[in-house]
Amino acid sequence: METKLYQGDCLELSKTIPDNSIDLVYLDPPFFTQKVQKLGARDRRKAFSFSDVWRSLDEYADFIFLRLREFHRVLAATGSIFFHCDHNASHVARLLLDEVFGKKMFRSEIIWHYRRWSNSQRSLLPAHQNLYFYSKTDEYKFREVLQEYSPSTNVDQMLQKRARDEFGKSAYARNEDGSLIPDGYKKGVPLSDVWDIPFLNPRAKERVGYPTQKPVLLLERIIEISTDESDWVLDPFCGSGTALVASILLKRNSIGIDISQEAIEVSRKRLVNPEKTESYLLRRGRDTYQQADEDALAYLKGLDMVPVQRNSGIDALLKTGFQGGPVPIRIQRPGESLLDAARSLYNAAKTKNASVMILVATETGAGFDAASSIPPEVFVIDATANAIHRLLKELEEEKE
Amino acid sequence: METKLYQGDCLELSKTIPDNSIDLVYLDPPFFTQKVQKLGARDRRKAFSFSDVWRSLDEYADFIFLRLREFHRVLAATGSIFFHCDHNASHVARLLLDEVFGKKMFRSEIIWHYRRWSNSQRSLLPAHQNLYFYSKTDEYKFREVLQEYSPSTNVDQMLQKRARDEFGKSAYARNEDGSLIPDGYKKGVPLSDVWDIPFLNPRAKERVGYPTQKPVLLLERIIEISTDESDWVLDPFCGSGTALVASILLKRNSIGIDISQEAIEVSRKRLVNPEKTESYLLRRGRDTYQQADEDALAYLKGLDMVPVQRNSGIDALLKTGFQGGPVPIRIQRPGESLLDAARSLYNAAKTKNASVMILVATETGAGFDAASSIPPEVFVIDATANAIHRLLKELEEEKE
DNA sequence: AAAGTAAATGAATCAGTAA
DNA sequence: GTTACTGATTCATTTACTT
Repeated sequence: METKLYQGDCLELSKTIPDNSIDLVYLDPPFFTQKVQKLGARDRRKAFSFSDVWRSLDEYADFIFLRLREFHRVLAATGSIFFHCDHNASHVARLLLDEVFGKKMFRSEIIWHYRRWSNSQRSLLPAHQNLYFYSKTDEYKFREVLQEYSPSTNVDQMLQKRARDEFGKSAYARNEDGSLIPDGYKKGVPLSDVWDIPFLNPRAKERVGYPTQKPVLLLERIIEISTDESDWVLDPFCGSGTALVASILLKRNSIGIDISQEAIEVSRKRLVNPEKTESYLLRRGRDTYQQADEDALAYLKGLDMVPVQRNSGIDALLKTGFQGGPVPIRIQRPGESLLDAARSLYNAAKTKNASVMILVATETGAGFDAASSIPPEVFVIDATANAIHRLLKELEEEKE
Repeated sequence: METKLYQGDCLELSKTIPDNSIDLVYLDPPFFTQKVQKLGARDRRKAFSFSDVWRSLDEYADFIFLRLREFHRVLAATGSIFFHCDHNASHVARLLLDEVFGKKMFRSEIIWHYRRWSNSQRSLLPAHQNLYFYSKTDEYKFREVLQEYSPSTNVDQMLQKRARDEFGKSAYARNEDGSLIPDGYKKGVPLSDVWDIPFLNPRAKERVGYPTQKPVLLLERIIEISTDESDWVLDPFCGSGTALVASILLKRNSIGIDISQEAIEVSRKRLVNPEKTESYLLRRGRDTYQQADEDALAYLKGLDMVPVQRNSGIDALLKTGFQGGPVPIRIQRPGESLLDAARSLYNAAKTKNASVMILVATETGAGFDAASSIPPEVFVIDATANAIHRLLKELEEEKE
């Protein structure tokens, strides 16, 4: 396996790469932020024409266009290109790719979706970037990647064969007597074009101090669907070298180019020991954080609260707070004693400056008898069902 | 509230709309594709095709450009436009919007993400569409919508204030004694630009046989973030009228235009009873299947009861009964007064030999003040949320 | 009791935004 | 520009649970 690194302009350097020798080009050029000139007021009445816009698209388009032509040349007939950009450049990227590769070679617009911080209140929180996937010809490589079925999928859907009905519509295949024809278990659903991959966190070890660094997992997925082992990957704006790391991990050859000497040095250091951070979130999935179980929260229907996931003692916080402090809420678990629940709540909330903590009692029986040893900050509230039982019990006793 | 429907070319018809009179334009023009759209499952024999007029990109761009200028004119200074398209037209849409509204008026690229079935093996499964959100000026309306915190967010993040330490670094704010300074009120996080909304289930009631029909929830979200009540919404390619339905549900005025007589008729029928059929997925999340009309019964979580289906006064019966008679239960409905709810329960249950009837109070506010006129058989129980509010109110008063 | 593991949670950072 | 504020994530540390 080879990994080559060059410092310089990728336009010049890619000219030294032979025709049809590369299987995948991944490019993540600097984001486009320049202004595009508008048509003058006198042109307003004119019909819109692309040539006008084209002319007004400045050096950025030019810059990319020249390089795309080289990348097209070096790609093998079975090769693909993935163009990474954000909303500033996405339309420019599309136009240029259509121009150089051809409209019909468009394969997918991939949305890389992540969650991120920000206090934006006058706009939606940006939480995605775009990748355009084009192939050089119709003979492009595409390695099938399957994902798990969605949890709401019907078992029949996974098991049954399809056929066409008399109008050409797809339907479950049936025998003459109308019974369904089962099929073997299918392996999963095809990978969708929206990829939920966590943004590389500022604290991640994987970070090498390069601000635009991409997660290795994103690059691995791109390489997996479009290449085979020992194929050649080219990243002409390689930055901190994530594509090269992913290539090494997946046993692909790779060429990285960057204009910045610093980027090359960062990459070179990183390639000595190519690593992928196996963060908890990536390894185990988002669901593992979901510990505030739906079941418990259901008791709080109609309450204006925020569920709390990462704390074993607190299930939710009241949105309004109380006298400047938060109001933590806990639901008694099945089988858990009221006293245990109260202690667990108290311990989790005591450092949070809460003057009122609320415990919702869900278990009938024992009830408030243990009340004496419950900390004074903890107020016990009956769940509706419990309140009903208590009422009936009281009525019963009254009668006696 | 007004809802107007016109059949004709939106270019001509929008010329009759006064300047600055519209608050939101939502447009979902026929997708730019060579394929002819076919009618859905409802009636396969009837051919339903958008006139496949656009033979070249320029022609399509011209068509849209002329209309966008009109939409820009009719928009108020605080108004916004949402342009719905898929990957075939997204770059064209961006260029035209940049041209007509200005590059700086770009607000967001919204990704509508959905899951659906396909057997595509040579490509990624298309699972999103794009919406471009532009405003007419910088004074655009934007109504804050909040979502829940990500599961990986910890309580301290939600609760604690920040400050700068002596080196100017951000840190949690502390008192002199080292204790943390809390911040009780937290509302949630800003809405992101990737919206996970299920594709309209082919079986949903909402479906009226129009191939490109959008979920009402998608349109509701667009209308909510960009308009206030009684604002004007314009949908110049209204199709089956989803934007109009959402406008009615959210108490906005609206104008729908479509070139097809059939679309206008479909819309007109639909507007008679604008109904929102929420899919299973939306109501309860992806992993739970839930019976219909569970909304009220959710308050009774943990109670051993039988739901009552065909009785407007009684929601459930306690399985155990009380002193030989049944125990009917009713949940107070949103907006319903406690007294009304009590009467409705009493009337429904008086012939059922019940000595105890239970009314669950879900609305905060008025409370038990009307208790005097409630029949003695009816016992009012606070829903958990209500009990919590009552407790906090009492604590507040104690302190005074 | 001591040691080793797993889980809980506190601290820190930012191709974030807003005024 | 400059400064203040945000929350998703992950690292580091503490606490809790096993042997």
